[in-house]
Amino acid sequence: MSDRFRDIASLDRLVHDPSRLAILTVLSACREADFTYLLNLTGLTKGNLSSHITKLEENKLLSVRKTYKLKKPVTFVKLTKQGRKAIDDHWEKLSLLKDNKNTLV
Amino acid sequence: MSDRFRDIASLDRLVHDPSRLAILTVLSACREADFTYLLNLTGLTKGNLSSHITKLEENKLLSVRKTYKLKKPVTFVKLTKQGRKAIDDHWEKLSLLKDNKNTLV
DNA sequence: AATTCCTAGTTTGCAGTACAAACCTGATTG
DNA sequence: CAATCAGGTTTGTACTGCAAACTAGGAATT
Repeated sequence: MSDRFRDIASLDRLVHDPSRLAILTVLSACREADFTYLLNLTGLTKGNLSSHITKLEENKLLSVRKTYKLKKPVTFVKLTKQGRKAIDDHWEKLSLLKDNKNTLV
Repeated sequence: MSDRFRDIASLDRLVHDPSRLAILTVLSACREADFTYLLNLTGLTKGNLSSHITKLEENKLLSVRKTYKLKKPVTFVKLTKQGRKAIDDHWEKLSLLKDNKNTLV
């Protein structure tokens, strides 16, 4: 028997959480993104986006680069190698779990 | 433009949470399941399983029937119609989101 | 018949988290 | 120079997920 349901129950909440899944998924489709862009695409509030970015950075799934553009602060964010693997693997895992979800035991 | 990233960010945590996703997915593959069976398949602790079941019941995604078998208490759990729709729709949504995840904007 | 153990759960306490509101900082505008 | 705006960060709170402790009844043990 496979442990498919245990696999579901043990999905990593750091990646699986809806807000962070959205952020990581945006980033997986582009080289890097700035704060405002992420804000628009994900629909999160600034506060939430900020804290999720911080959390993902602390866990080394993404890196942050702060700079200025036209005298305004801009925060660029991109996946680390580890982060790219995490999000790719996560979607892959979800896909496999979906395919098998109806097979009991 | 589609709101695919917003759709990810707004996934319902009641269903999306790993523990509950596992419980609901087991139940979607069988008519009903008892507590011990769910315990084995999901690998959750009794306390967590109990509180997740309570929460899902409060939200009408599943129904609980308590009875006795050989003088021992047995708790049977099954999806409500609403619960079945919720878990089916959730996996379907994840599947669609996965397919489109690389398409930006 | 008292004590311990097992099964089948529920309740409790705590630590962590997600969220929005409030706040901050520097540039721009009236 | 006061107000506003852009681009974020910090704070406060309410929730929640988890494991440990507890409950209840039957079975086995002494």
